[in-house]
Amino acid sequence: MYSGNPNSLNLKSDCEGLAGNWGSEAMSVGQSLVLDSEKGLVKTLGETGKKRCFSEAKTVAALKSHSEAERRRRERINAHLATLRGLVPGEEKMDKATLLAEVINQVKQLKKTTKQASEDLHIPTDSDEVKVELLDEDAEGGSYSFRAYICCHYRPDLLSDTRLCLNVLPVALANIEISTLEGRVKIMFLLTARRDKMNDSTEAQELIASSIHEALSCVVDKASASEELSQVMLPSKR
Amino acid sequence: MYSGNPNSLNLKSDCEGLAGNWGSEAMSVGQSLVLDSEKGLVKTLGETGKKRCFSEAKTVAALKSHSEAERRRRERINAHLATLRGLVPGEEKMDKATLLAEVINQVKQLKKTTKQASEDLHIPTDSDEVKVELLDEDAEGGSYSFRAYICCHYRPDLLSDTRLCLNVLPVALANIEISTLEGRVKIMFLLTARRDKMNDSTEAQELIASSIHEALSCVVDKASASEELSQVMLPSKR
DNA sequence: AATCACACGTGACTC
DNA sequence: TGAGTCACGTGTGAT
Repeated sequence: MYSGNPNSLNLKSDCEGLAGNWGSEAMSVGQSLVLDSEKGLVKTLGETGKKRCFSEAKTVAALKSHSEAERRRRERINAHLATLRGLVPGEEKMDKATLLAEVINQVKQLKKTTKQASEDLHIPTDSDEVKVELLDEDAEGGSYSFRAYICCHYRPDLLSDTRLCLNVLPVALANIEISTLEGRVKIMFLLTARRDKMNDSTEAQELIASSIHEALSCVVDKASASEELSQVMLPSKR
Repeated sequence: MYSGNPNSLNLKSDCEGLAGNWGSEAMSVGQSLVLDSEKGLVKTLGETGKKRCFSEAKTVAALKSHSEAERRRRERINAHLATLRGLVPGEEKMDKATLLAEVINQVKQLKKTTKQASEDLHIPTDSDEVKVELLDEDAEGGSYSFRAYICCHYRPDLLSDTRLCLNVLPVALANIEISTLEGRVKIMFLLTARRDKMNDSTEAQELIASSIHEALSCVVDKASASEELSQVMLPSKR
């Protein structure tokens, strides 16, 4: 806890009012500022010590309200900082700068995650889509992964057609997610490929990605009007 | 741009060193601090003006390095603040406090969204689950929604059983999402109910929610070893 | 002893 | 002009 005395003021108590800009080269006369530790104000005026300082009280009041305003501002900022401390995973004790850096990472990570999740499975769109991307997030182990999805009208042999096409590629199906809405279907595939000396290059990975894209496009382009699944799961209005 | 003179120093140039804590009630002698506007230092010592100030240069250097360190700290913090300004949606010009408040909202919102999305469809878990919740987010129109999901082993008649159960309830199936992994399946339902004088009460909504839960639990509890879908989509290792 | 991090009061600037 | 924001230098406790 800070132990300073918040009621002590550093006062500019000369009679020049607020016009004096000490600290800059404009002040050439022997002005001096006196800091009073207690209740009385000690004045050391440069030359005219006898002049009536009528605006002294005004200056004191202005300075006081100023410092109080600044104090409130700091309190507001620190309150927000404290709230952020509670929102980031780390410990309670954290540098202000480190905390902000942590918040930045958190926001970036969350944004990436939500963006990913929103296109992950969402509802199917009205237009046919095929997308394939290399997942770089877990570039550790002996394999790498692709995330792909297609969006098209549902037809009964869509799934088996898709499997057929993917079987000819050197990838394994790790996970699949299906979402349907009003006769349309969106299927997300998580595909993994073993990393070895033959394919551990950017070119090889991009080749596989484009192969996946081509295979899936092939499936999507085979249009069909069948809506068997949607008939089962999404009957007409009751 | 700040136009103050960064080279002006407020120096405590009496020979008491750094021990004096002016501003607190501990200082009772007539000490005073003098601010020098230019290069020379003006000393107004309380009582011993003749004492040699041998450590003056040291003090100046220490103070200088101190202020420089503080300056670096401020720059670090402000750099992070600037980064955050680029991450929040609002305009570039923003109060420091307002910016932090905005960041807090952003983080909270993103956290809620990702939490929702992660339990939305994710991969199926190893244990059977049934969950139903009332969606309060869009409490506007003439209807309200439930989000429900089940997680269990897949069996061929799981979907039709589920539809059968839900059909007896006064809800419409707005969307369904299915994800499968290794023979297990997770199905998410978005269910809507018309809002009318009969059910526009918390009790009625909770009654519907518990009815949905019971119906889905009934389906999940009907265990089966069949894995037809996973045989189609997730063959054994190639 | 030297460094770090924080809170404070203050001058400049803006509305 | 008065209220608010910012950067700065400084006092102070902790490490």
